[in-house]
Amino acid sequence: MEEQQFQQNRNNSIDLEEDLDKILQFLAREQPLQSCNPAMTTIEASQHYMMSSGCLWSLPRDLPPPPLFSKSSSPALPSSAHAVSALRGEFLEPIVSDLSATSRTEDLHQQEMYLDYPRSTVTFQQMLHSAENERELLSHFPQMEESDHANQVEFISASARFNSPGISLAADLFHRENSQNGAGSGSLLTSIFSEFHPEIGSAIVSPTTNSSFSSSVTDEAHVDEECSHIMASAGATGNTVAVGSKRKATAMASTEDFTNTTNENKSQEDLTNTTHEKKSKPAAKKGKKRIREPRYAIQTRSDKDILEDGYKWRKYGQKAVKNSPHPRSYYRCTYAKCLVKKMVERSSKDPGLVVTTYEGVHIHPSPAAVRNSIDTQLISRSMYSYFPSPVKMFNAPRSNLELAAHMIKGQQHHIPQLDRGLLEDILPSGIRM
DNA sequence: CGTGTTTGACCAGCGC
DNA sequence: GCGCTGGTCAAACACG
Repeated sequence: MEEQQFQQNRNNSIDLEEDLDKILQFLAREQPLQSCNPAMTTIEASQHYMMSSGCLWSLPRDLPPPPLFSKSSSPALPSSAHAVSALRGEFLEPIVSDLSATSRTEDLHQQEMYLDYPRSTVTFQQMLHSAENERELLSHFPQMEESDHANQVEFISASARFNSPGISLAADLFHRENSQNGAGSGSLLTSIFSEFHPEIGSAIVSPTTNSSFSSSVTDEAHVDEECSHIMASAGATGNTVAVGSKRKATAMASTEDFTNTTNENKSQEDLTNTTHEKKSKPAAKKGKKRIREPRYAIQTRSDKDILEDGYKWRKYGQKAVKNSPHPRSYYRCTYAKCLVKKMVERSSKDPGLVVTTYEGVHIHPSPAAVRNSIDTQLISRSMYSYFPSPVKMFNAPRSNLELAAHMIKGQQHHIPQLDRGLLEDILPSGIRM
């Protein structure tokens, strides 16, 4: 029974083992990624590609994010969106259930980007029995095959509303599309490793950059007011929500701080400052204007206040939030010298929503990722081992999307074994058949 | 005893 | 300058 469904699902999805290379080439051609974190494990990398190529979270360090998921933008990359949905269907949907998120992110250029990211509530089980829903869904989007990106946005959104997996449908679309296009020439992996590991990557594929970013993304995309409010308050003492030219100016400083000196310098500073004399801080610190790390919020629906995101946190404060019955909790990463912080609070308007605001960049892989990497290495030739076995490079930038992936991954308790027993591993015991 | 949480005090930034 | 507010500190406490 399970084996049957497993096969059925496989048939309805991209076979990553066979197709991933093609997919990545496809994505590289369509939407080259400018950043990738070499500290990622293979799993993280997979999710990175999956999510970033969906342009939901991709925040390249050196380039503004492409204007995807903005209805005002010219139709762009519908095919990669399909491909990504396919990947997402393969990687995430079986794992994630009942997770909806309206996500707001900011790139290092401080251009705000609001993303309506209604994670579908599709479970793996539902995905297996969704043909009817898909047909119904399709009937509402007769133009889906016209490569209209706005349609894709609507489609995914509607997928959630219909409680139907547009994901596997998108996989089919991608299959058709990809079979027509054939494999591309650029390898995303090659370019990535050329950048971070020249000894691995050979020829650098110079991808064309998408420079058509429009700052009007915010206006067009759906903005969750609550999240916006929280982010605004979160950045009240920093620059993160500044608008206009001032934002531009401060963005550069922020970027520099972020990429170069942040962690070590600040940790030293913190160590010396916090040992004694809380009341009279050293003049050096007093005179310095605090530079905030970039922040970004992830909004999820959950009963639990604390969502597992793969890292260990220590709570260091809690404050009552103005006009909200729910307090805000402050957490700090417990890893030595890692200065990443996060704030967690519930939406005042919708108590079911948990808004987690992250600040900073981890200087270490997540404990969960380390654990997973052990499993990863054991799964030869599985889709998780497509990428070279976990490559670590500390201090590499960690993307926002990766944290989102972590958060989503947190819904699973352990790494699924792909080679066999997929269902047993990825389905919560409650919905197994 | 080590680790993590609670909680009141304190500080810095901002707006008026 | 002053008050408000978000953010942080660190002693006290809880827990395994």
